[in-house]
Amino acid sequence: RAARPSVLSAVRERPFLIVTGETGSGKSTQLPKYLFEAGLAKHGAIGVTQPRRVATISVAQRVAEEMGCLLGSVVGYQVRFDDCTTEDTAIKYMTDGCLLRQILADPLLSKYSIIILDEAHERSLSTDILFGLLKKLFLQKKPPNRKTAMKVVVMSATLEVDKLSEFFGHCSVLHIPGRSYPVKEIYCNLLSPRDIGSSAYAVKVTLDIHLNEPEGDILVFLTGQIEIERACDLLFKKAESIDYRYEVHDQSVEGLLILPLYGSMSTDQQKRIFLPAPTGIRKCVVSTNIAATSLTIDGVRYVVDSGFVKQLNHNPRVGLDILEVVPISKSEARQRAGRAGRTSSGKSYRLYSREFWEQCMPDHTVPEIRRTSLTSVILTLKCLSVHDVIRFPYLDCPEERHILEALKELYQCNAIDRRGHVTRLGEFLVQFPLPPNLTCAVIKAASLDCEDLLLPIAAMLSVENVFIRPGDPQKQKEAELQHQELSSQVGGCNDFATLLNIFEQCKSPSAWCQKYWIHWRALKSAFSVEKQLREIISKLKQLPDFPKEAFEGSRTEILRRCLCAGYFINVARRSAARTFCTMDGHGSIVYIHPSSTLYNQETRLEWIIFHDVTVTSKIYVRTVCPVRYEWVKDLLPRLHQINAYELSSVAREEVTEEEITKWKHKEDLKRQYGEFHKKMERRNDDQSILDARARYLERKQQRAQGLSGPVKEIG
DNA sequence: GAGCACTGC
Repeated sequence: RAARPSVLSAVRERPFLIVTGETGSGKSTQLPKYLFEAGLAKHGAIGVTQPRRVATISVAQRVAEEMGCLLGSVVGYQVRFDDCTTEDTAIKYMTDGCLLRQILADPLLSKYSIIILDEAHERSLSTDILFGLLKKLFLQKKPPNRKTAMKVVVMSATLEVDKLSEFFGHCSVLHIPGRSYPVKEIYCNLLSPRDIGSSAYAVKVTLDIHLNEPEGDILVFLTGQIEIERACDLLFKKAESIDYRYEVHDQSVEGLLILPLYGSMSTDQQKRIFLPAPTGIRKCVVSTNIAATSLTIDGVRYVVDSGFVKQLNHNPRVGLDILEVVPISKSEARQRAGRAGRTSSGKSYRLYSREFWEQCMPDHTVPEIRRTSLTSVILTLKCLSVHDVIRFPYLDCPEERHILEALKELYQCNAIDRRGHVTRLGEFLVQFPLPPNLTCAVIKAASLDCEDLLLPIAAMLSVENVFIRPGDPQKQKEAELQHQELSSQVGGCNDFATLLNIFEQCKSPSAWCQKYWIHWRALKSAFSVEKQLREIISKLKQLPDFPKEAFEGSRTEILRRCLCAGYFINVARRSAARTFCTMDGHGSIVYIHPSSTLYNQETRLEWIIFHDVTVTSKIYVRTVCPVRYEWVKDLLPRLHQINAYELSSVAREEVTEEEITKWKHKEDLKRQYGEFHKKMERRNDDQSILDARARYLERKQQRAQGLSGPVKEIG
């Protein structure tokens, strides 16, 4: 409240303002209110973005309550599938991805007078793109249909503020002091380097806290479901054997309530962590990173931080995503520690040494824009007339080869032309909340008037895995048999068709889902996605230039041919008994994943297309479908027709055909001399896959050894 | 004969 006058004058004077403050300073709820009360929303709404849906809705609810109005009137929110706003909404909370969609429809954001980007320090992909777009929007002359110039406020935890301020033309920075409590940081003395971040060591430290520290709940951060469940089992066994009459120093703590927490748990199971523990019982939540930002648990006084996280990294050279266990950054460690200081002072136990902190942990997490495939993002930018996608004002530039790869893929699916301009198909593709290649298949189907085949598949592929895999081996077998049954009902040789079959058969959370071991929550969201996709496609089909084709063939053949239209980039040919070689220029050797219905049928196949790749003990392709050579042969040349550098030269600036020819000649020369370098680069990337594989095998071995590692006995 | 951290449109 004290900051109110300075916030108002800063926003009035300059186009950009940065506001920093720890969580709990109330900036998300209070600041938009101040701006509204000061009359700054007269010529357009105040839009506030958040990276997550749940946070968006709950902040909007709180502000509506505080202002004594109905949610959806003056204060409203918009997230995917849920628009709770009216014409009169003056303070509109929304997810950052939602605002990005709105920019596509209205590039000047003429409905808004102020845009507030909240949680900017999280550096979500959408927020990063919005940074650049809003900066560009300001640099343009004030458009005639805007009454006042756009104002932009960026709200962030205290983090890389100088960089952010410089990015927005050295704008002013206001700090709002928070009300969080001090958290003492404790580095653990390790018995051996293998202990760093291990579940076994986390269990030991947790029990030490439980037996020696005054009341207050414990939050343990581990990397994944398996690690969490193993730690919970061991904690339970150890905690059970404690004789509290002799062991506990603080008499008020008599037992330990152990609760696992990770994203794939059902919502009901997740809710348990919010219930307060019975008197005298200490709650201990063992969680993935989900508890670092997405879920807040009150009453935590002790954090146990493994120092690691599972991170999805994209490798553009081989075109693969690899899920890796990596050390967290220092700022992420501070974020985790902060979870102990929300209601009183707390302690954070770090399962690593000071030395590890200083030498192995980076200052900041690499932002998503530098770690992810950029195909959709680049298409969005191109559709917003950002032709030069390399020199777009990024707060952090993506690696050039990530951009090149994205351009190449967009060219391959005919979303952009040889000169890097968006095609009509590209304009269709950008409308969909799906990866462009999958959308190609959907559009192909719609042009044949049989989108009913592809929409459910597209929806199923964009939600979490619908197949349940229970931990118990007996049940696992049972589940596998049922999944096989679902596949053989539609011929047993096409994983995409199996997804369609599931979507069509199940319409309610009946016994059906239980019988077939299908995840109802995932299926339900697939229904919502399908509905949304259907709405988009029916709008597009009304356009006069939407493609129309005719084709005679069986249902399964049409389905497979539509899939080819999108997935010809992911085509592979059998090269040895059980291996396939991709045709995308990387020529990777891949295996069919054992979860596929085509696993063990490799010798009967020659050409296949697949949805995605996972690198674990081998390079596996998942969700597979056999195709005929005739269906892809006309499409294959497109994979090699163009050199990505050619597209990039176009990306840098507008060039003439003549210049392209010149450039191509240079490119030929470069290619001759570059062969050696390319080979080396290739080898390095192969090495990175081998490294990932070695790390995976090592982890697996550690897992197999179970908890035989050095666990110091308690008492 | 297999592993899936977390978001978002």
